[in-house]
Amino acid sequence: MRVNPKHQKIWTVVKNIPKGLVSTYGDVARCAGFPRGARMVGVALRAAPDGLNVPWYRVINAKGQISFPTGHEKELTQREHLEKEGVVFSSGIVNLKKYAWRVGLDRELWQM
DNA sequence: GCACTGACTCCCA
DNA sequence: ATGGGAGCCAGTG
Repeated sequence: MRVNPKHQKIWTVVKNIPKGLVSTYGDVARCAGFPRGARMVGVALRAAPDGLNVPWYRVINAKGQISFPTGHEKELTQREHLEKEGVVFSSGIVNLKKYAWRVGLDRELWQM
């Protein structure tokens, strides 16, 4: 299947998350035009090649936590990246009130 | 083509 | 506030 157009759309949205902020799977899915595609975002990010420079680590779940078991290699990498960009973890949890990326989720900025 | 699984979320006890 | 269960959408066997 090579590359899914839906995945590319999601990657585009993720690439637009500003440095130092984070977003959730649900929000990214909404922005990409998939109101109930939270899980698809996970699939898309997993399939994202490194060459695309997709900041997948800026995407966390709705609870403000990393969707990997604590101590897992991926989880560590993700936390590293975020902390380096200024995102503060409190007991493994990010304060979404402060760091969640907000754009007009009503308007479809990414419709192409 | 059916059934299971998962980098999710929402609702309710 | 926390935990368990159902709903959703794609990918994989």
